[in-house]
Amino acid sequence: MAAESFSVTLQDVASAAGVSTSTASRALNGRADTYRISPHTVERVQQAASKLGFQPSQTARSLRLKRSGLIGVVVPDIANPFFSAITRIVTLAAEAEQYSVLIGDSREATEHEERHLQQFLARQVEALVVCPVGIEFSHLESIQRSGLPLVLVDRCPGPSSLVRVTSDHSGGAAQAARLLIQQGHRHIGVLQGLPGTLPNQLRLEGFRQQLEQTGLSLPDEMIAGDNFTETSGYQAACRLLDEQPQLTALFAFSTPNAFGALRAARERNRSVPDELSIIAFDDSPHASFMATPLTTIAQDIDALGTRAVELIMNQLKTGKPPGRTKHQIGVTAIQRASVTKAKL
Amino acid sequence: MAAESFSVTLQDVASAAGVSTSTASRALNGRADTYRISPHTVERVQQAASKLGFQPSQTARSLRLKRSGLIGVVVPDIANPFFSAITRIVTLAAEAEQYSVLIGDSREATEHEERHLQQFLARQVEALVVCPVGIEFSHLESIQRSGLPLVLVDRCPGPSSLVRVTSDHSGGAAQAARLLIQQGHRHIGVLQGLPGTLPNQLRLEGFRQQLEQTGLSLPDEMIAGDNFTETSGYQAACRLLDEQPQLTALFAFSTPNAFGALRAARERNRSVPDELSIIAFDDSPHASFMATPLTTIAQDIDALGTRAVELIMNQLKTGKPPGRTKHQIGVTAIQRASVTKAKL
DNA sequence: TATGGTTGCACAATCGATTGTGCAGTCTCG
DNA sequence: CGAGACTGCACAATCGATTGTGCAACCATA
Repeated sequence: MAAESFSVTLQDVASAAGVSTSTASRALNGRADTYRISPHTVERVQQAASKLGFQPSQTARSLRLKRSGLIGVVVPDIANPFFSAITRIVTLAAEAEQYSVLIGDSREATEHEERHLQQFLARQVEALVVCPVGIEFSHLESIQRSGLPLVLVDRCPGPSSLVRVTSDHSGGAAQAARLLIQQGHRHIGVLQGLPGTLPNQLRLEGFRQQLEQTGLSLPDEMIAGDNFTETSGYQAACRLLDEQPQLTALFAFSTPNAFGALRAARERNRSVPDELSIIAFDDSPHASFMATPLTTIAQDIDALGTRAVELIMNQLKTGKPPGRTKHQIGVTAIQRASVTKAKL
Repeated sequence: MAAESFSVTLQDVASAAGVSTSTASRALNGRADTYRISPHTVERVQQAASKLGFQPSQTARSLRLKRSGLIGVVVPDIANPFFSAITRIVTLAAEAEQYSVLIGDSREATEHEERHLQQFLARQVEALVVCPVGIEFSHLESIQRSGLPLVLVDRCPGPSSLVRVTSDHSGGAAQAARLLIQQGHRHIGVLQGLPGTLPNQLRLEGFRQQLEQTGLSLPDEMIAGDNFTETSGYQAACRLLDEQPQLTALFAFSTPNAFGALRAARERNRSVPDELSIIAFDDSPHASFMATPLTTIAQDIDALGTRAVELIMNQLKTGKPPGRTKHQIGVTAIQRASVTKAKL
């Protein structure tokens, strides 16, 4: 029958139990033995506490203990299923360890990302999980140098001392290339995402290398698109379809990009996959219910999130940064219907 | 050139500037005028602060000011697009007003919901936005009574003094009924969500009433399902399709439910919509790319989130609870391909 | 009975920032 | 020249919890 837990202080509990705040504190924190508080007193204090509905002020505890019990999470867009899945994994793990989670949405802008991180630092977060916007990393490096546990997920720099978890973008792109080549495709267009980012670059390189190993090439005019959205995918696909008549397949760097391509193809009466094969990086739970179920290169979001959580929790427990900084998670090709043999 | 912002205290700044902490505090908080700090001193303090990279401890400020600058958000599942969309709207608005956001995932369990709320209260949050699990509300009522700004979204109790924002579930279900009836359907099954919750109940009632107004009825054996998941939708659809041969249409209470139904139908070679019409409550961005684009009753997530934010921010600014407690947002039917004329 | 060891708890400092009040020094004016 | 007003800042209390240390009261032992 907790009364208002609002503004019931340790002092109130102590008075109610007829003891000092120090005794009350120790009684409630299981320090009775080490500080020789009698069982009888402990009992009285606990009763008083529960009668008054005492909730210790985390604010005061944080100040005194220098432990905020807070973990910060910053992502470019919470509403994006990829990031909300990562967020969820981190959140559930944090809760299991009695941490609370601060969330920040950077709206794909490094500037906001930095602002959130500053805020979180001022709030004394004990660890940070960041899905960076992916252009600039210096602010993250200075945070890691300060000793605060920090793990990056997804769009990370290549060589770096930053602790980071990413999918095998290059390998995944190579898989996509092999899949298309096996089906006889020779003229393949790429619907890329945000050009400056590493995942984009790695996918591009992995794809190109695989093509070149097979004696094919990826000319610049076969690459279009400027970010991971449906709109970008649509516009890029329009350009490619209109300007490259010999094109028989598209590799979209995100499922939204692929949706855009689907729309563009539909408008042009190019049937998928009969006249145009499409493969997409990233999977979507809906991919299998689509008109032509998408063949995809799926990131293992669960593994990404779980690894990030492990790295963070380990640092939190041992106080030491992990030995390895770069953690790569494999991707898997999911063959559905959007890729078939090229018509010659 | 900020040095480690870690553990640079006001004290350090004050010493560096050769003043007391009180003066430093006032200089940095724009209280120079009211407390007669000379411009020269203010200048020195500010320089010292920026040279040291001073970041005031939010923890200490919170304790002293009794203003945590924190808003708590609790949802049943962050990875669910509906909730992540709401979360995003709230988060962006909070950031705009200089608040930070604590997020909690209740995993569809009132017990966890309560635990998070307790945690958040202990952290002195200044406001709460909760998408409740929807079975129990007493803990929420006691929070509202304590005067803390609280807004519920989605699964709310019917009559209640709780401030809440919900879609017009009953009206939406009635729309669904009219749509199906217009197409000649007479034997319609319902794939319901979590039975105890109000949205579920309201949809059921709205649907039933509309049927009855048309002289039809909704017998219990035409209702199946026990929550909003794909699995529940699948199993419920299996039962209905197997046991009710005269069935020509299904009303799914969620898009995952509808996906389950689609799977069940495919397994049974019942083509959608030719042999089975399906309409779903809730829309999905992917609905239009599906094999048979889903006809849906779409909630206006944006409006729900925005209204919630308005209500919270208003309470935060005026200190007064809103005049109206029940806020209802309209829904819109989106006709695509999954509903057609019933074959008699 | 004096000494020393326990037992059981209270006092007060502390975390870092904010704020009411007090106190020198300077200025003003009759 | 002295009283009062002003200027410019420091002192110390405060928010609520934790913790090192001190100190009575009690017990046992010689």
